[in-house]
This record gives sequence, C-alpha cells and structure tokens, in this order.
Amino acid sequence: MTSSYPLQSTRQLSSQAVVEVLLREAPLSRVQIAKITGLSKQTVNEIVRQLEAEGWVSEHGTSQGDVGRRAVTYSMQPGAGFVIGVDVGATKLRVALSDLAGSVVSQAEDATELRGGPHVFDQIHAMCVGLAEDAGVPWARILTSAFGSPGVFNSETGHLDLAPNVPGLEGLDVAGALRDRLGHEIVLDNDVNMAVVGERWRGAARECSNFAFVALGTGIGMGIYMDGAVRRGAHGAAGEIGYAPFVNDPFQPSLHRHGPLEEKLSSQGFSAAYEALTGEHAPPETVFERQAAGEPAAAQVVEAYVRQIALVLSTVTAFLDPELIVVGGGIGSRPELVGELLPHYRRLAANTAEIRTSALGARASLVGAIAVALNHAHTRLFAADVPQKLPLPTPGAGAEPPARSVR
Amino acid sequence: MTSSYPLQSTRQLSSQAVVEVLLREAPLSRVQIAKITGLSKQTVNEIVRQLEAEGWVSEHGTSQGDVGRRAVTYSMQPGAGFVIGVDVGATKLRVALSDLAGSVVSQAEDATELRGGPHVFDQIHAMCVGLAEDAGVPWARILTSAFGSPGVFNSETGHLDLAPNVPGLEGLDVAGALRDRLGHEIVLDNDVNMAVVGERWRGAARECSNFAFVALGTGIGMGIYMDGAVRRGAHGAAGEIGYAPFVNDPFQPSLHRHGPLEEKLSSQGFSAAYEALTGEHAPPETVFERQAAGEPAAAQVVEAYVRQIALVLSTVTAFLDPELIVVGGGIGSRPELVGELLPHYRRLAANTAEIRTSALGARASLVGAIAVALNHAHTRLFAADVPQKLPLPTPGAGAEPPARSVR
DNA sequence: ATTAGTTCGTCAGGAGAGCGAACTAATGTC
DNA sequence: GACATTAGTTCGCTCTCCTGACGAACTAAT
Repeated sequence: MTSSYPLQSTRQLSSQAVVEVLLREAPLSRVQIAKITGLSKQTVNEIVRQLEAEGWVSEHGTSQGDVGRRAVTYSMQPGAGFVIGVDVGATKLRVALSDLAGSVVSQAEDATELRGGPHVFDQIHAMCVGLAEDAGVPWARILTSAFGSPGVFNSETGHLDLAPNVPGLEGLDVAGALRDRLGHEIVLDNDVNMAVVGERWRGAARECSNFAFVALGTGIGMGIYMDGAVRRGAHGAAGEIGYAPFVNDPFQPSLHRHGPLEEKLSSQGFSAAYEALTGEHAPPETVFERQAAGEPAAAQVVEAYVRQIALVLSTVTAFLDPELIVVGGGIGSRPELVGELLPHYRRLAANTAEIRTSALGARASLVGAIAVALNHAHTRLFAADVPQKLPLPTPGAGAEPPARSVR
Repeated sequence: MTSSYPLQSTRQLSSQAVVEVLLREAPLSRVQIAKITGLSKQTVNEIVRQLEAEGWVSEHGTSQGDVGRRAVTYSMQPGAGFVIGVDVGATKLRVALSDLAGSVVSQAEDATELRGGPHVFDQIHAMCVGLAEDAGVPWARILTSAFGSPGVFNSETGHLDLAPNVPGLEGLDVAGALRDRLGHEIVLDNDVNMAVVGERWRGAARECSNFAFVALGTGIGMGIYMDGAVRRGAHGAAGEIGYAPFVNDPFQPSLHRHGPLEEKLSSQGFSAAYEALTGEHAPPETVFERQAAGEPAAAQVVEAYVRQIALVLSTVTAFLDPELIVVGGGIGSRPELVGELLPHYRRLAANTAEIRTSALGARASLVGAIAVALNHAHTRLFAADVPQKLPLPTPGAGAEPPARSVR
C-alpha cells in the first residue's frame, strides 16, 4: 500500500463536482451551483470562469421573474467534446455518438460481421467514422469510446473470454485493437454490465443504488449494481448466472459449455421446449403471441419458463437483497413477462424486491456504453491525476478540442 | 445528492493515514512514515507532534546501526483508547476488550441469557464492565463497542429483524438500548458480516478484496465482501442464502419460516437426516466422527450434505465470482469438510474460486467485531467531520482519555 | 583527531485552495 | 423613491502542504 492521499488536488474534485451538477441539472446560475455542490460562491466563480475560458461551459441565459438581480445561467458547451457508445451484439452492432451533455447526436445499427475478429473491428471503425461525418463532428473531438460485448473482459490481457456468441473475438487483444484503430481511449465491458449502467442512468433503475439487471434472451446473464457501483467480482465474471447449477440435475455432466441454466432458459431452450411439445419450431415471440391467443401448448411452455425465472429471481433476491430487479434482454423485455412472473416470485422470495421490465429494451447496453464513455471522459478531463494528454490523431483537421491545462 | 466535497479536511485524511501506517507497521520513524504515506517530512512532523501531544502516539525508541543520524521511532500509545467487540450468538456470548492497536487485552464468554431482551443487555453490560475492571481500563477510555448478532439489522429503526435464533430481541431498539447502557458509540451488524471482516482482518481472507464467507452451523448464511467492502444489499439482507429456494421443491409451501435451505442444511437438518436413516439422534460432530470411523449411514449423510453445500458454493461462484470462499460456522469450520466438498464443487462450478476453511472458527465474528469497533473508533477520532464529543460517562473516575481537539 | 558522507529534524518561504464578510449591482415591491 | 432581495466581485485570512536550505547527529574512512 503506497497510499498517497491528496492525489486529486482539491480543485479537480471541485471542478468535477461542478461539471457533474451542470450535466445533471441543465442551466444553472453560479449561486445555484454553489448551493448544490456546497462550495462557496467564489470558488464556483473561479471554476466556472476557468471552465468557460477552456470552452467546456458557456453562458446559457439569465434567470427571470423573481425579485433581485438576474443571474447568468451556464450550461455545458455541447460541442466541446463527444463520446461514442457501442453495443457489440451477437447479431446486431449498435453505435451512437453523443455530446458531452449526453445528447445522442447520431446513431446507427447494422448486422454484426459474421466473419469475426478483424472484420468486426473494421466494421466498428467504419461505423464510427461514418457517424462522426454525418454529424459534422471532427474526429479529434471524440474523446472516448465505450464498448459493451458479451463475454468476460479480462482487463489484464485485454482479451474477451467466455464469449461464445460473438465469433472470432476470443483470444484477441480486443482492447488494444480498438484503441489503435480509433485512436483514442476506450473502455470495454460486458454488455450486461453496460445495460446495468444504462438502466440506472436513463432506464428503470434511476436513483437506485442496489439493483440487479437480469438479461433473458440469446443467453442469460445478470449485472450487479450494489452500493452505487457495478460489481464485477474477482475476474469480471460476477452475474454469470448461466453457469448456476440449479435447474437441471446439476450433477449430470454435459451442459458445461454454455452452463446448465443458459441451456434451458435461453431463446434456444425456450424454442426447444415448444418444439418438444408441438413438433413445430417457433421463435420466442411467436410462442408468446400464441400464448396470448390462448394456445395451450404455448401457455404451458411460457408457464414453465416463467416459473424457472421466478426461481432465479428469488435466488438473486436471497443472495443480493436488491431493492429492484430489472428484467431485460430479448425475452425479458416483453412487457407481459413480469406480470406473469410476479405471483410466483412473491411466493418464493422472503424479502421481495420490486421487479420491473427494462425501460430501454434492446438499447440498454448502448445507452449504458454512452454513459460509461461519458463518465470516463469526464474523469479524464476533470479529475485526472496524471498529466493530461488528449489524443489528437488521425483524420479530421478540425478545430482542436479545448485543451485542459494541467499544471 | 447534496454532495459536498472537502468534507474531511485534508489534515484529517493525513492524520488518519499516519495512524493507519503506525497501526500496521509497528515502530516507525517520521521519515519512514513520510515515505510510506507520501506526505512530506514536515507534514508528518506536525501530525506526529500533534498526535503525541494528544496522547495517541508516543516515542518508541531510536533506530540503530545504519549510517547517519539516528531516528526517533514512534508507535501508537496502546493505552490511549480501547474498544469492545461482542459476538451475540444464539447460545454463546463472547466479549473481548482490545486496545487501539488491536491487541486483545482481555476476553470472556458465557452462555447467552435465554430469558431474552433486557436480560441479554444486562448480561452484556455486566461482562463488558467486568472485562474493563479485570484489565484495569477506566471505562471512559472505551471508545466504541461493536456487536455481531444473527438477524438483519435495520439501521433506521435500530431493530433486529429475522433473528429467530436469539429469543426476545425481535422488535426491540437494540442499538439504542446498548448505547444507553454502555454510554458510548456502538456499531451493530449481522454476525456473518462481522465474521467476514474478521476473516479478512486476521483470518483466511487477508488481503483479499472479493470473497464470500459461508457460515454453516445453527443456521446457514453468507457474508459478501466485494471490491473492498462488506456488501449488505438494500435492506441489509444480502447473503441470506437460507432463503434461497433451490434445494427442496421450492414451490411447495411450508418451509418459509427459516427458509427452505436453512431447513435442510442447518445443524438440525443435518441431525434430522441422520436420525431418519438410523433412528438415532446425534449432533453433527458425532456424525462426522462416525463417518471418519467408517460408519456407512454417517458417510451417506455427510455425502448428501456435502453435495448440497457444493451446489450452494457453485451458485455463489456463478453469482459473485469471488476469488475465495471461506467456509465457517459450527459445521463449516470442521477441517475435513472442505476436502470432501472440493471434488463436487470443481465439477459444478465453471470459474472455480479457492475454498478455505475459516481460520478463526468460532471466534470469527468476535474478531470481526473488534475490527469493526477499531475501525469505527479510528474514523471517529481521526477523520471525524463533526465536532468530536468523546462520551465520558458512568463509572471509572480514572484519568480522562486524551481529548482530541477539533477546531 | 579530522574529514567525508549520510540521514534526521527543523525552519522559512511560497503555492493552492477554500471561506467569510463586506461591498457593488441589478431588480422587484410597497 | 425607499427598501428588500438576490447576484456577482473583491479582499483578506486560514489551512494545508510542499520545496529547499541548513544545522544536528551519526558512521566510516583516513
């Protein structure tokens, strides 16, 4: 432990506080900022002045109506910097470009390159460049990109492990490859973890500091948000409930590639159950529609599925005691699912948590990736404890982003 | 969010750093402290001088032998303050008095008062006073007491919920009652959480920042240590795996008082299984002894039990991805258990964690309580953000503890 | 005994950051 | 037009830490 304490000079902490408040609560006067952050007027003054000089914030207008002198209000300068969020799905690739205030400027999606590895990197690079051009954003103003992808990201090697669904990424230095191609800082994380951040930022778990996100779809997975942060466990594999051995007979071998739970509760398992009953192969959506239409076989499959999920959720509750469980993913986002689940869940769980359907649906990971990228950018910009080196590479000879002076 | 940032004046952070270093690494010279903390010599000088003036640290000796001027070394003044740790078990009450450096000065244990409630408080009070007298410690020097107890502590009401094993505590303001009786600050937490802290401080999980502690004994419970802190969930009920519904048929009603898992995997369940097989009632220890002696029925019971535990542990692994799982409690502390478990566990879990037997055994909660009390005392003393008011109540007109001046 | 080299401890000066209080400026209300 | 109210600025002060210089104490070599 080489503890060293005033790592972050107080000023950086304060700056970051001001920026956060400004991002969260739109236009604010300096006095308002002072009240919210607890800093004094003068300190806020200095900070705002500096941020304005550096181009990060700008005057927004003046307050109106009340007695007393009118205040000048400030807001983040939206064009000062941008970030990219990417959701690398097994089938779909979603990319969004957002300004520093968190407004999405442009976005796109495409089928994921099936040829894998380098081809996916190329595809991502092309999509990002395309977005920037569409929005007229000089490439150098893009500060950070964040990527959500299935699998367990090993931050030491930069590899992505346990990602059977995306072909050809296993064993590659994904982090390095993407950083080199894009030319700026990147952040990589599990897509479910990204979804957690997304749901908390702009989804069903706002302001919630203890919740779990359970993704039901192609696979089954969980993201854990506890005490105000995503928890990843020792190797980044926390929440990999697909490997939890408590649905089938766990002592039976086989089923160890995708994990026993995943086997049964993924879209495939769902469809397989229906097929076993009817002889007809149908995707989950169809089965749900038929259940709604009153078909007995469909109802039976859904009922069995829902019971298993209720079992999983009550186990999650016993283990983690979340305030809320958000259910998402391809199947989980179906609005009727939670309704069907609840009675079973209530019967099983001792201290019940609230259960909600994902508010962001298929975009959860993407939104989360944006949030992570924004957060990373802000930390780098306003609380860096190392000398700042804004990467200014590759194309776009546009105006330089305002450089943050660091003494 | 009423964020306010320089809450802890920098000096307090620095002071705390110095104290921590001094606690950890025995006698140190000022220059050494400076090197370790990263503070400058002068800053350390000022802090040490102040701490010495206030009686918290004292000169220890001088360095010897090397070239150059000899340095004066300092260490914590052990008698400057004391804390009490208490483990309120269903059957046993354990109490220990420790100095600020973490050395246990005296300790005692007794059968828990079965008349419950106020009688237990009286008992605790009497034991604590007795310990202080034995050790010749004036009561006013005891800064904090920490209590580990079964059940879920509700920090809002001060009540202890879900504590069926300790009679007569339910529905009482335990926190308030204990504080009033002892006359100083107290901390209350679940006994398993205390054990977590204990195992990490001086047990099997030292230096480990992601681990789980699974207690197998009178009941079954888990404590979660993730990213460097105990995680309690939204209502303090995280880790209550006794309520996880995945061993018996979970959809069968009944079994909802103690939780389905607890029903089967507690000492009682264990003995009941043996009784069902042999017609003879025997406590778990006896069954284990007979298993070691080669009795088939005992072997069968142990085998079944061990398989269930392996199942639980592999689920824990899938959910939390710990680096390590420490198995403790009355049954769990038996050294042979982990050996029997391991093969099953390895077969079930995808990313295996290390599994160790508790190093502290029955004392885990007690040691943890001491650690928590110490930690609380240090924070109050050296990083308090509110004006310090050392409680100086009741008996013992001994020398006053050195008052920490706070401007 | 003298000298060199090393480490410890203190002092002085200065920089970064924050705060309270006093003061000026604008604006609405009676 | 007097007054209350709010916004913004300036000044002086405090806290805290750091750097650099320097003397003190000590070991090792000559």
